[in-house]
Amino acid sequence: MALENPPGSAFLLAAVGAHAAARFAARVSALDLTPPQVGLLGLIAASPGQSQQALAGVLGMPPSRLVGLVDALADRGLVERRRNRTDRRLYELHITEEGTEMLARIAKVGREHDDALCRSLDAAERETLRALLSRIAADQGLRPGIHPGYRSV
Amino acid sequence: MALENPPGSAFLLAAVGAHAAARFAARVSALDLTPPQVGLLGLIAASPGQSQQALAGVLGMPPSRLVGLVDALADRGLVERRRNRTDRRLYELHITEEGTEMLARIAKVGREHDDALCRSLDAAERETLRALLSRIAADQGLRPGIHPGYRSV
DNA sequence: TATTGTTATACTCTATAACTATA
DNA sequence: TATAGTTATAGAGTATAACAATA
Repeated sequence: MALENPPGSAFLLAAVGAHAAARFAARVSALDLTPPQVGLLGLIAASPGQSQQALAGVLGMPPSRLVGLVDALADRGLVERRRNRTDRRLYELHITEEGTEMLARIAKVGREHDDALCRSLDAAERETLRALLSRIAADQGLRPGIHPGYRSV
Repeated sequence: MALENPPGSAFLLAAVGAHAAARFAARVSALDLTPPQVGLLGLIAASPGQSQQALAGVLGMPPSRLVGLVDALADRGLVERRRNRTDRRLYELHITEEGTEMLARIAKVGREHDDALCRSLDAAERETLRALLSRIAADQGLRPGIHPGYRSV
């Protein structure tokens, strides 16, 4: 650090991004959730019925890692594993009613997090920031709503 | 992920920031360095003669973790441990000539990284992004040039 | 007794690869 | 034999606490 004067956007992005991630992790830990669990829950809600292999592919993580995440969510009744009738090797993952309620709580936490992080910007500036970041994300091949930190493949 | 439509700035920040960090790590690994080592090297160059305890304090990491980082840099001749004359418990850390050369290479890699990441933005947009991020960083108590990801204290 | 630096230990997270059950 | 899911194992990274040298 203290490598440049002024620092390039990339270092600032990494620093502020890490700070944002840490603060979000602290907030969702109050719901007894980790950020990867939150991401997975949202993904299952957005596209229900997918197999674990399919989800692992989308998230770019090994299927073996997904098992533990699904276990944690299923143990708490937030998601459900349903055996596929025609191919009993597959599970279909679905969000439960409790999972949907939890997602609403998460959304609220997310908005509070967003407000706290961006409190020094007015509405127009936040929109400008969002637009610039979206442009970079699209250009860099990041898929909307998918956190690249879970990607190992 | 896929929790909101459109996503708030905070999620985008975390996602783009993680991507930026991963890409930077890949670039400096070509110099056989890790991002924490790079950060420490820059810090030693910026304020030479500090003790390991002092540096650990600035970075917010336990002194025991700093030992390994300094070892790695010292083994490669990039920094030097000099015993303090009057208090032989302390080391004074200094960057070497080779360390300074390495820092120049790192700066070049950093500029390339910055350009690659922000290639979808024009000069004015990059400056806007930098300004908005700097504002957030200052408001959130992030110290310039210090990556909060190394902080555990 | 207090402090600097170091080492030892343990814990968390994750990937790789072996295993099972179904197909 | 191939695939979905699971478990076992091992490795990286890191914090905590014990330790040696110096004050």
